[in-house]
Amino acid sequence: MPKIVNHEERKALIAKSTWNVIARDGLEGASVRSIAKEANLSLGAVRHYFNTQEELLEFAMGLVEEQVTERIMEHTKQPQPPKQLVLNMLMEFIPIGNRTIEMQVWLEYISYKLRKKELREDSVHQGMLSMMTQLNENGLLRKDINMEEETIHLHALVDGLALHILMGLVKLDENRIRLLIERELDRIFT
Amino acid sequence: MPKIVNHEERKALIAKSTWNVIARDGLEGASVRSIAKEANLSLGAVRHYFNTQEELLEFAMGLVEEQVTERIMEHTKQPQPPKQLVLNMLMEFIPIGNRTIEMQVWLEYISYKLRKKELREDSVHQGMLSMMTQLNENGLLRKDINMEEETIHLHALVDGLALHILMGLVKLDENRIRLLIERELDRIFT
DNA sequence: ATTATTTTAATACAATCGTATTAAATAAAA
DNA sequence: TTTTATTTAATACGATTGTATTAAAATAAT
Repeated sequence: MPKIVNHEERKALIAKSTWNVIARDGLEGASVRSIAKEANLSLGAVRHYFNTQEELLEFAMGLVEEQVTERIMEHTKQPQPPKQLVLNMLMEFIPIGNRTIEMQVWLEYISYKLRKKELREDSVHQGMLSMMTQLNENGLLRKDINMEEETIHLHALVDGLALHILMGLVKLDENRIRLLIERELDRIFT
Repeated sequence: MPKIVNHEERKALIAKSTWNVIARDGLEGASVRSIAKEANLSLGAVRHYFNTQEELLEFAMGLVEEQVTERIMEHTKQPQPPKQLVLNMLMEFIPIGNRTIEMQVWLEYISYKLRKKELREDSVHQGMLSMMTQLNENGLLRKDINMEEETIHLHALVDGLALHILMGLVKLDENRIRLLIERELDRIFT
């Protein structure tokens, strides 16, 4: 008999307001009050959905990983040559347009989990490993390469590129970045 | 006629205490009070050397870049084959041992400057560019490579590796990391 | 229309924050 | 020893913080 409010949607809305606050004022500026203001909600309203600030921040930051993963998986629904598929998936890491805020929050997330010492696993890296394994099992990769090394190499390159683009060091347009990564894929694909 | 206290040394000591606080509690935990406590100084003492919290934080975070640059330049004093020199310099980016804290602070620094929109230049990347140019002028690089692309590629790889090592995703020991980067250098050296 | 339950709003509280002020302590120079 | 500039310590102020409490408002089911 309550006022009908979709719980999950509302939580996501608050989370995305949290992203904006974090991107603007950092984690130290992400007070419950400032987040409520950004979301156009009262302090009590926000607290109704999240019992503590920590719970809110972890939900908001965790949602980034979830959203990125989901977006990457979308590509598998569209039939395309394996190399193009991989390339399209990897391009999802590159912060362009809206995704800039996403990566800013992700950076804060890394720092946050690092000092909480809760950073031993990473679903994205796991996904990268299983993707490479699958490519290998399908005979799409060269036989003379060290799988572990190449996975590390590829992931490092993509994340490093993403970081430098975010920092504004690299001014290449989307297409040249694509070529840069494709060249790396050519090194390991048959 | 004052009590003799080396101003620069004292500021550096406070800065390094700031690093510890940032690595432990993040930028949001880096209050003037907590920094003073970490440095075994009074609140007033810290404020004597830094007029505002912002000034202190920027000094502390900026010192990281300074220190890394200095350490990298040390290698040029020791005569060694060009490729080995470059490799040794690049390895200074990899967070091993004490350098973990350094990179944690650097990450916060990136986020900080990013939201202050003061991140258009980076002395490290500039150094990378000039290093590559110099190698090329000495005829040590292959003629058929795109200099700009290779510089971006190499820097992204090293920083990506550094980030993933910090995150605990990559468990390779120092030697294997060295080999990974060396292999990349072999691709562009004559 | 009444009831039941969720959501919002208002207010309060103790703790901590950055900053400012002022006096005390310190130690080199006179 | 006295003088003097530097450094430290103590304290205070207003603002903001996370959290808690409580009552009001809103609305779907009865």
